[in-house]
Amino acid sequence: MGRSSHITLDDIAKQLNVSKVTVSKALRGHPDISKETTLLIKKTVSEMGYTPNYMARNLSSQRSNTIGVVVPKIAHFFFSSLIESIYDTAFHNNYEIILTVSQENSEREVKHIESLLAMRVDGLIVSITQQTRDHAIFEKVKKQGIPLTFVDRVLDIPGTSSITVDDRGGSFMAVEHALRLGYRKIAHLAGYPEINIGLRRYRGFEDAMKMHDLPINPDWVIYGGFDEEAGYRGFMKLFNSGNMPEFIFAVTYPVALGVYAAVEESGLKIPDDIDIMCFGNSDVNRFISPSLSCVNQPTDKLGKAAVELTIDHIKNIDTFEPQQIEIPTELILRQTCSVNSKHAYN
Amino acid sequence: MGRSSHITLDDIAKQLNVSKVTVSKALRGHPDISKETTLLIKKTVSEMGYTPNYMARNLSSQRSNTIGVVVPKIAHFFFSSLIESIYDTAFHNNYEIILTVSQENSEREVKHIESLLAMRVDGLIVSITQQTRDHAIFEKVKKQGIPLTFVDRVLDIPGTSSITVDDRGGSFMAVEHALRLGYRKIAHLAGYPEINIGLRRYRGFEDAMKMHDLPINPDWVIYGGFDEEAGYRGFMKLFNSGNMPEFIFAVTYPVALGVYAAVEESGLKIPDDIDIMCFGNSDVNRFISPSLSCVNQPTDKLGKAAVELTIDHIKNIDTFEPQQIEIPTELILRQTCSVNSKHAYN
DNA sequence: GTGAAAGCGCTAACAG
DNA sequence: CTGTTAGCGCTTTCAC
Repeated sequence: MGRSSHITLDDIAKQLNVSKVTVSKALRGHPDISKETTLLIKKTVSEMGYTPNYMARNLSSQRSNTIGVVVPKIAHFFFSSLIESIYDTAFHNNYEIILTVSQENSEREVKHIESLLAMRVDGLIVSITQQTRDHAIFEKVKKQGIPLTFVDRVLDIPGTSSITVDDRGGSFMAVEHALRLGYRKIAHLAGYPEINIGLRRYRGFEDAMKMHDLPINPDWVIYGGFDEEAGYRGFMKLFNSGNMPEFIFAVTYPVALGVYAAVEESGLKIPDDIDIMCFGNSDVNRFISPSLSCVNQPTDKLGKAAVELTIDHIKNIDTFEPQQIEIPTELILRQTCSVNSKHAYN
Repeated sequence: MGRSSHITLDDIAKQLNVSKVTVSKALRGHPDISKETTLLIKKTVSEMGYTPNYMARNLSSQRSNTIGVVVPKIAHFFFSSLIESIYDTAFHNNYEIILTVSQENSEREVKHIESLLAMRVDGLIVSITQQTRDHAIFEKVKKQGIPLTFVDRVLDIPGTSSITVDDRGGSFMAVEHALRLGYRKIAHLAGYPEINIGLRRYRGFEDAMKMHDLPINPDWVIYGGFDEEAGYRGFMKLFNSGNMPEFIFAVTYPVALGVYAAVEESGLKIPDDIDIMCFGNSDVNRFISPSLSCVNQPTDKLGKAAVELTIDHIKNIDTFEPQQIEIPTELILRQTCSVNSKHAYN
């Protein structure tokens, strides 16, 4: 197979007439070894171009200094920012990240988690797919004693931690804002109710409506997914129903983008004919026209919390108490759903 | 440390009164083992919740079935799509991916590659940072005999493969199109010339200008980076110079988005006052207003080619001939730079 | 301060 | 078809 015979600890030990233990210790800065020896060893190591073998190291030490991550998607602003934050935090804590992508496919999710377990990651950070229903794999993770932290799309499993944004509160703020502007006919493109973010964002919508004593029109709560397609179809359904709302609260920004496309096709205008706001910021919300107001999720905090919590769990495996952390959201107001909208304060 | 004592091959071998070799072989579908035994073993394995230890497996077999990937960024449409494609292709070829993110920082890039080498990946796919100048680490990779494939942002290193899009041809097409519409005063926000995509896209721009016997105004070729910030500052520089072009060719879509923001601030209008087109599609190009025409890079083909080429190299380590593959681009025409633009055919 | 011995969990060669 | 014997390259006791 043309195996490239790597340089090993032994090679450099022989070169220096010391034992490989000495080299190993020196490389890890073990206090056993004298300064001069350590220096000499490090010099030789870099001269000979030695690269330690993590496989061997991990096998021997029974730990990997690695956190496995499973996300449903990455070509999506929320997830790519989240992942960037995860990598960043891990990097600063000297942990490696092994990222896998389930592509919203729960079978693939299971396979990836098995791989990660097989790689003997020290901990796991998971954001589940839209179709994940079966908990079995997560029970397996728990049984193997691997710290597990869910992010954003979470499952309620005892012994695991979770980091979520305050979906319900964020939704509430958004719909509240629309109501204060004077809108009464509010529709919600709601994703899927089985997914926790779908349910929780719906609840926030519901809270706001209740607080204003407004009934919820079931025809105006439309499920169908979290992507552009869902937004497009959702709006078309509203449009064709002959009973249009004044305002749409979209469960994600891709759903909102889908609505933009559909509205354009329908010949209507945002925000005059139909106003909109969504949950989730992205790099483009400010560049689309009209610029899109939204509920912002601080992905940097999410990622940081997820990694730090997982590391905490790893390092204090016997005493760690799982935590459910909720990160607050904030409203970002732009051209849609603003005081300049047609219905404002009427 | 509260180590979770995992179940090993031996455990299940003892349970079944066979040797661990038998179990190992059965699990890998080795033809040595009879069907019944294999079935029995697999049953026991899943009953006992055994997860093979890849560390041990890889150490022993001297291969990892893993490809290391280094990208400069992921919260960017081009890279996140590329990565998705890489994961997808690897998945279908039964390879694992270990992704690392250099954050456009070349020191971090080096560290990540060292980690990947230490993990004994079978091959490496790299898209370099904007500041990568030093080749040393890549020479090290070569020296260790690890197949190396560059994607998009490439380095010319003998013995390595590269997958790029036809930057020059794509740029040429874009600028050509603008010229055909009647534009003559063409500016180019050009990224950095040291980065190959910067240089190549500039060349395409140059080709088109030359073909139409138009001189290139050096004041209208502005370097400064590949992000929104660069686009914003680039446009402001043009705007404040008092000598505005009619058309801007932006080296990336974030640069174009930066221009959109700056144009809005300046009080001008796209495409009437200034028209624009960019290299690189994204999920938002069609949703911004006016929708943004661009040169599309087929990220799915890029990722697929990169992975397949790398695997090919891994499997035929002695005979493999490095390849430089160039993937063609296509023009996507939307509202900017269209026949409806002010200058069209005048 | 340094090193010898043992073993992490698995696979590869070879015997039976 | 099944098992025995040797490692893979490193870290971990525990002597010296």
